[in-house]
Amino acid sequence: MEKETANYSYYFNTLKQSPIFSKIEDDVLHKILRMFHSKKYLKDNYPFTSESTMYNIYVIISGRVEISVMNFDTDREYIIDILGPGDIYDVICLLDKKEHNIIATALDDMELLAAPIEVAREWLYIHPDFNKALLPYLGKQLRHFEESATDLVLYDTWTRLVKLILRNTDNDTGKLSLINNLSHEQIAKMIGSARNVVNRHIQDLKNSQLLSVQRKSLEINNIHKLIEEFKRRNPFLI
Amino acid sequence: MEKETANYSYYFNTLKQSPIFSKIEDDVLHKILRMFHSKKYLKDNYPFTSESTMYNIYVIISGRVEISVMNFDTDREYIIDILGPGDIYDVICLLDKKEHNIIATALDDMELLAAPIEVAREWLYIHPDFNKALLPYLGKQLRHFEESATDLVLYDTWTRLVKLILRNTDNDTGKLSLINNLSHEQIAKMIGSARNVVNRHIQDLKNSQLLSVQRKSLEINNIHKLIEEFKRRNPFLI
DNA sequence: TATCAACTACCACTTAAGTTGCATAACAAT
DNA sequence: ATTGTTATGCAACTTAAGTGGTAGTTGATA
Repeated sequence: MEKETANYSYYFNTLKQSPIFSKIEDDVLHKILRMFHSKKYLKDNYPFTSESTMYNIYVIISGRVEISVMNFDTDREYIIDILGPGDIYDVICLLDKKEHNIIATALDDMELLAAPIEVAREWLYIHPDFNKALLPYLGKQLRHFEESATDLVLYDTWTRLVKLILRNTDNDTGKLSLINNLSHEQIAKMIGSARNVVNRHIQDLKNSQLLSVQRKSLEINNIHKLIEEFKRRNPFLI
Repeated sequence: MEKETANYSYYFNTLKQSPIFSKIEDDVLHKILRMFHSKKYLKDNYPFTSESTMYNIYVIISGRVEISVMNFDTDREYIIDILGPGDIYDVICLLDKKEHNIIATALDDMELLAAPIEVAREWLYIHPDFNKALLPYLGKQLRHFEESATDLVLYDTWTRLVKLILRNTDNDTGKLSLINNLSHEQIAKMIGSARNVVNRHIQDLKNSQLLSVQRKSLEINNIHKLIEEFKRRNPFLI
């Protein structure tokens, strides 16, 4: 991307807000940004695929992407992650050269940056800043997937649902962040459950006045009471 | 560790076999190895803990460790990984400084090397070889945990069990490698199921002459027939 | 070689959670 | 406004898989 491009400074500033790029020196970040070009996708489109992530790395500027995997025998789907502004994809393909079987769907209209993955692999060695910034992100991803697997084995659907809600509640605003504007079906696919089960639990939470429910949106009424109920069900879980 | 230590060259050669350390130049590897000291643990002991992995990094020389997480409300346990010679622990704690709640149990008598984790963090920057070698290992870990979570959501217990068996069958010898000498209970905890369920499936596989079963050991009779049965149950899964 | 603990096989039983179906409600598009 | 589409609520039903118990085996160890 040329520095003269209309949105260049917009992209630059967005990256400066991102946890991955924020700590990179400006001159290095300029070098990195110059290798990207921008793309736009409308909601419900597929901004990248199992194939494209073999050859390109993407940085999300605005909007969210749902990353999911399918079992085509049972039509079951599992949403493994929802990425938002500042996130990189696919970090796994950056580290090795195998295919990664996923389906990426835009949850909103979105804008992203793409660069050849081979170029990004070089950054790891020629820009120590980039390398240094990426490592904690890898740690975060590792913890995320380990926790997902752990939760599926150790906790029931109610607990997984409430964990999801609590984890995505913005401490400042009290609103749900990344998982807002999702249907019960999508929420079910995130916690490895079924639409109906999620609906049952949400009704229960509504009836106990812990949640306010509107179409495609949840709001916690009283976070302390919700946590209390959570602890009542899982006393040993901190 | 001093170069003159009795087992120094044994450790050095073991590291040279490991996927992580094998591609590191000898002189760098010597520098790294000098920061380690060796420890021995008997089967069923705890070679490291949630606390100790905050301050030390470990490399396994011989024997296996089972890494698990507990739900103390239900007494359910999930074995998230089994590590063997050449593996590093804890890679997550190397990348960030949060605690990692796990229980590590020696499955065999074992020998390992320990070094201060802060020192290992420096290697990432002062030894590009180490950094370069670690990245694919992180990719492997990421894929491992993502696959674990995915399998739990998308596939039933039979499929998860057979995937575990197939994944751990040595292509050369046809024998099970890391998961050998485990009880049904441990196998159940690895696939997020119950001892009884695993037993049922193993009996079925034995009765269809796909497996030979002995106390704490499984052997595949005919891998082609097993894969055939696997495909019959999961036609779309490659 | 006797004792004990751990592992395995095989029951019968329970249940959380998945499945199906449909009616109503909300929203989106024209 | 009308129509079509998607989301939600709710109830009846099914089932995979978990629970609990017991008896028999095996292997370790005293």
